[in-house]
Amino acid sequence: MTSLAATAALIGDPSRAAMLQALLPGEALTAGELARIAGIGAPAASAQLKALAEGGLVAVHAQGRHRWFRLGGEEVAQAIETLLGLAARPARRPWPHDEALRRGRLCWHHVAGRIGVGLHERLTGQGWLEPEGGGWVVTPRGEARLVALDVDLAAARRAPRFACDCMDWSERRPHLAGGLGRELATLLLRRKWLVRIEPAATDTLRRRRLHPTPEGLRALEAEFGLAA
Amino acid sequence: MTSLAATAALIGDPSRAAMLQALLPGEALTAGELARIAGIGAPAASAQLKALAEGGLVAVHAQGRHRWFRLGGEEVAQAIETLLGLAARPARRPWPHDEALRRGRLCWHHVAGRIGVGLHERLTGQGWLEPEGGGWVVTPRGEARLVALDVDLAAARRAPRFACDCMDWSERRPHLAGGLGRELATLLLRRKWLVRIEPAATDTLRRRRLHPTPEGLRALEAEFGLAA
DNA sequence: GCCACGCTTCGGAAGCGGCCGAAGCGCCGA
DNA sequence: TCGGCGCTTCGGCCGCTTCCGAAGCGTGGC
Repeated sequence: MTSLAATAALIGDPSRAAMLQALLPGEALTAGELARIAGIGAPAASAQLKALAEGGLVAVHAQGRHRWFRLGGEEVAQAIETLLGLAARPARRPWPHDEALRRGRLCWHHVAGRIGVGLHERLTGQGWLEPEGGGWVVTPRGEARLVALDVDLAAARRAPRFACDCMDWSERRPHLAGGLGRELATLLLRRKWLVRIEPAATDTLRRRRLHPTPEGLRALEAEFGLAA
Repeated sequence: MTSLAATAALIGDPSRAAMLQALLPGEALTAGELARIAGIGAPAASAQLKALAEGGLVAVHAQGRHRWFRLGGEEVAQAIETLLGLAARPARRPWPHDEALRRGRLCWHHVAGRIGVGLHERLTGQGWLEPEGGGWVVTPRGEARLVALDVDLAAARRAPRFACDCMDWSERRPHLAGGLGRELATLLLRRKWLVRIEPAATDTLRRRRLHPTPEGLRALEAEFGLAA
């Protein structure tokens, strides 16, 4: 009953790893052959093979003056295969995000995720906002709609930046940031069109998701033309 | 594209292994939590986590002054699970032998495996041999049968030991050794009741198996009462 | 009975890797 | 704006592991 670290360390040495890979097809090899494969001398190979045998990674059978080594079983081959798969992956992986987190979350007080980029797209595409100086300003039509929704535009204008883009790391498109983004998020949460979901037990990152309520889905479609 | 050894070595350190096991459920933990779990200081933990991240075994996400770490994906968890399974096994495993090798093989010129111990059982159980001085001698009835089979008893008697037991390492019961054992094997091969099978490509240990021919199966049953 | 061969054990040297303490950087709250 | 906090980098020490050469042991062949 050895530990995870001890077992992995057995595979983690270049010489031993070369031996194990040579044994992966299932055939037995002698200590001398394995030494040659690993590129080390007979004494070193003997010590390494002893360690592998004590760890159960290889099985040994003495026959005359030869000692035959083979993998310690199906599970050993499987473990090595799995590790080879890991080793072959591109090293750097993007932070994996679960589906609920992709749908909606808070990003520095504004709505991010699919809902956030959807809002951004509708607000700009329907002429509520127009670009100016790297950010956005509200059009007369947009102001009327936002005021009707009870968005506190005065509070939004007191922020350092009124409205600007924030690249969404899960959608790779921008969502709305700045004071307007914060006020929009505040509104959606106050009206309970979106609710915070506590991280579940099966959860990964301890971030709350933003989940649309049934009423919220209807409202988002009615007010912004945002499809579910 | 790192190597098998490098990947395994990442898991092979006790501190890193403790961190990975803590991350196994899938939840994200901060660098500080992982340091406490691994029982090391913050600097050491930082270095270890950096190595794990560069190897793709964990993913990192900075949030405020915390850094959240989680496993680098499904495959990583799978690899660790597999290694844990390996680690939980009893360390020493017996040399695994394939079925064909268990059935029949040559052991120092005599027949070993299930066929060998079966022969031993029939020869002694049917009164062809009787014990004497730690070995076996032929009974009159046995001698008649063996001579009828064309076994060269004179040659068998010229051997240092006429008939004795040899513990069979796959069956854990004795098969027949000594001069009689050798002569019996010679007979069975000469009559092609058993044939040598060359090791196949999928083979493990490079030993030839002994395989009964259809005719051999009938003869072994008829002459010795040996069931297939 | 001797030598050749395969493998192991022993002893010593070198290198790698992990750990800590001190210092530095960035984020957060007052 | 300042201090606390989490985390990182740097420098240095220590221990473990790996390797080789020399010698020893058992097997197999002459």
